[in-house]
Amino acid sequence: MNDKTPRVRFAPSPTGYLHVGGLRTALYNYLFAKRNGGKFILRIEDTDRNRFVEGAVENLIDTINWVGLDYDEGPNKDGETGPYFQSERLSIYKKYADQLIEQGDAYRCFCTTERLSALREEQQKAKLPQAKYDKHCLHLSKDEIEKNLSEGKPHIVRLNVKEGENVLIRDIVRDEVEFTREVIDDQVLIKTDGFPTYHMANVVDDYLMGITHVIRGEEWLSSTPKHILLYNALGWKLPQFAHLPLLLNADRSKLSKRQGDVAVEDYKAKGYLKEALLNFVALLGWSAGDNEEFFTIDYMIENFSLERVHKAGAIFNIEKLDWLNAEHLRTKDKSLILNMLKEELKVSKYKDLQLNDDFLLLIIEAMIERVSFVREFVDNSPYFFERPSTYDESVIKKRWKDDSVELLQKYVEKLSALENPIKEDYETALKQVAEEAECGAGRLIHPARLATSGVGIGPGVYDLLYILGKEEVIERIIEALKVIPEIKLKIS
RNA sequence: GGCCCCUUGGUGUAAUUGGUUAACACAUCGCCCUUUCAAGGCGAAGAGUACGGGUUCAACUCCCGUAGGGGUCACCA
Repeated sequence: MNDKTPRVRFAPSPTGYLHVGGLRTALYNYLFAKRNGGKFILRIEDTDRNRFVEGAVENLIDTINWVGLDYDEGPNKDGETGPYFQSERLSIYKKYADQLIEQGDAYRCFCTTERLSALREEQQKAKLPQAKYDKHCLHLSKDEIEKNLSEGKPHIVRLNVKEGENVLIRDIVRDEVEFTREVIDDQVLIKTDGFPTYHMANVVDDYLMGITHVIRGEEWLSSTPKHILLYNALGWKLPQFAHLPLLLNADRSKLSKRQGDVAVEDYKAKGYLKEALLNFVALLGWSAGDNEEFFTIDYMIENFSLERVHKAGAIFNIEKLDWLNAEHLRTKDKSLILNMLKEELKVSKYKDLQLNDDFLLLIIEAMIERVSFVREFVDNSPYFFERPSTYDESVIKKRWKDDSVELLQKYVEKLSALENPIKEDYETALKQVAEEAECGAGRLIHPARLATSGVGIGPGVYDLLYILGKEEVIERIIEALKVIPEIKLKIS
């Protein structure tokens, strides 16, 4: 382990899905590692067996793979510092806990949860500024401890916070933050079941894995003093800390499930590109300082620095994400979009249609500049894949005139005479009809769109007609001519 | 409540280690364009930097206070 090589880690606990806030933490760690030629490690913090969720780890790893944050060491990628599941490192934590007890920096505590909650209640009633463990078990005699142990009394191990000078956190994002020792509780290090708490496992693993920079969410800032005390007690050099601002709901509370989607997989399912998600989440708390907001992953790697990370929390505002998605979509290769479109179609009601690539490519060509999601190709433009079953009444009201039937009939005649029309032919023919009728092209364009698509919005009409093809266009118009006039009559 | 963090338009970010008419983007609104539009172009409105005091020739940038918001106070991470 070279001192010069930064080593960072993303250490999620497998709760069932990857939170977008976690995604950002992972991304910043990843960017920092890549920018500085370091290693990015994934460690699974599964020390709470009560919260075990079936399939959570797999899901987490799948999601990280999907967004493409390749880790150098972690599950399925052995480095020299594994295992990377904390549940597999129990003996390691025990060893250091024993050492701490030996040194007097930790002690066994046999207090029952009943006594603990009673104590807390008491302290609350007494209006003590803060509830803290009363160090009752620190003063147990050697004999008492031996007796308890031989009786097999369940116990935990606590950190022994002694009096002393203030604990100073040097943080890359927040500079210096100081805590007095009175404020630090005798934190539980090892639980009754022998599993370590976050604080213990985190410090031990970060040290053993050679972590040089601890980059994590701000919610950890107030427990960092405990971690520093642990490093000191074990005689270990402190890593650099960087506490990231939180992601917030629109009301500025911590981003939560209740107010929208927080799982990365939700955004994936909605059709967001990973590039857009990463870009968006990166922007929530960081910028390169050059007013640029469209980021590729390479741009981010090249420009990332923890010094430019913001201090204040950022509201997770979907509108900007949608815009970014559209922007990223447009930089995608057409063949990539074709594949995405095919995937979307597979899970749509059009899955049984035999659609060839050339046809889909034409649709992509016509739509790519005006949508934010590939999904919109399917969801918002069914007319590419099926004949209209209804016609938008508000469009009929506004665009269907007395001469629409006649004009469309003439247009059909003109089209029938054409052989293998190209896009321009649809336009020329339409303009000819308009000219002969001495009216504007719009008089024909709107009814033509309505008749062939059923709606009033979509790609350029000529694109639409060309994509549908001559036979289909004629049949759709003839069908529409039978239906629309009746509707018009009914609604006027 | 204790401790800690934060505070630039509605939102996300800028603002040469004090000197700008406080910039950009999203969203909003308007106009233009293709007689569609969700795209594009142009433009408008929107903050005087939470508030109040200092320091300074000069403060969004430094200091103090106040307010508001947030985080944390578990045998959860």
